[in-house]
Amino acid sequence: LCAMAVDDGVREQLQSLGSFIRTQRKQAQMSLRDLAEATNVSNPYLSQIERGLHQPSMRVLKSIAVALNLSVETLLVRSGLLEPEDADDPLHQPDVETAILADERLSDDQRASLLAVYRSYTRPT
Amino acid sequence: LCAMAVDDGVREQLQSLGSFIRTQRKQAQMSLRDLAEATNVSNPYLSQIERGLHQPSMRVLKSIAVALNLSVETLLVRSGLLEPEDADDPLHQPDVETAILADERLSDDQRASLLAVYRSYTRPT
DNA sequence: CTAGCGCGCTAGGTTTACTTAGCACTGCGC
DNA sequence: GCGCAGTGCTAAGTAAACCTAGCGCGCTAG
Repeated sequence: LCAMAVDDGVREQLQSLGSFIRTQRKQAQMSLRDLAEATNVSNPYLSQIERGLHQPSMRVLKSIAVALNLSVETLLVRSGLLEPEDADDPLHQPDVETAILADERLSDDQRASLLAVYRSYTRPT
Repeated sequence: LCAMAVDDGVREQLQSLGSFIRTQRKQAQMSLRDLAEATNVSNPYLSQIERGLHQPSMRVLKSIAVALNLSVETLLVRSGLLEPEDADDPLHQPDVETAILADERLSDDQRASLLAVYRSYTRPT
C-alpha cells in the first residue's frame, strides 16, 4: 500500500548488509552451502540475503553472526537497526589504530605496515 | 522438520519480550491502537507480540522501541538476540578484528584485505 | 570431448509475519 | 433501559520470510 520514502534507505541498508556478509563469508573461505550448513539456513536464501533481496529475521541474523565469528552488533549496525555510536553504550567504541598498537602479538614492523595500510584507506587522496 | 530443543528457550524469550513491551506500553499510558498508530504496525499484531505468539521482525522491533522511548538494545536483549552487557568479553575475538569490522569508513574490500594482512601476521601457517 | 563436482542462482511451494474486518466486553452519558 | 466510544482479542486473508528441487556455469579429470 503505502510505499514510504523510508524504503529507499532500507534497500540500501539491505544491500550494505548483504555485501558485507558476502565479503565476510568469502574471507572465511566458505561457500554458500558451507554457511548454510553452519547456520541451518538454506543456501538459496543466504544468496538472496547477500544480494539484498530480503530482510533476514533476527534468528537468521544471529546464526550468521555466530557462523562467521562476528558480533551480532556489527550485523545489526549494518542492517540499520543499531546506530554505530549509541548513546547508552559509551565504552564500546573500538578504534582500529589503538587496537593495532595494543596488540602484543604484532612486531613493530608489522604494526607499522598495518597502520600504514589502514591510514592509506581512511585518509585518501 | 527438526523441532529443536532450542525452541523452548525461544518461546520463553518471546514471552519475556512481550510482557516487557506490554508493561512499558501501559506505563506510557498507551492503548494498543495508540501504539499501533505510533509504530505503523497493526494493533492485533502488537497484541500477539505482547502475548509472545510471534517473533517480530527487526523493523517492527525498532519502531516499537522508538515509539516507547526505549533503547533498541533493551528489546534485543529481551528477545534473546543480544547478551545483557558484555563490557569485557574475554573469549571473543581479538580487538583488532572487531575494530576493523566495526569501522564504518572502510569499504568491504578494504576490510577484507586489512583482515587478511592482520591474520597473516597473527596466525602464520 | 564429456562426465562429474562444486559453485551461485532461479522457480515454486510452505511457513510465518503482518493486515483488515469485526467480535465481545467494559465503562460512560443519556 | 439504550447507545457508543474505548479497550483487547479473534478470524481470515495478504505479503514476505524461508525451504526444496533443480538449472547452468566453470572447473579438473579421465
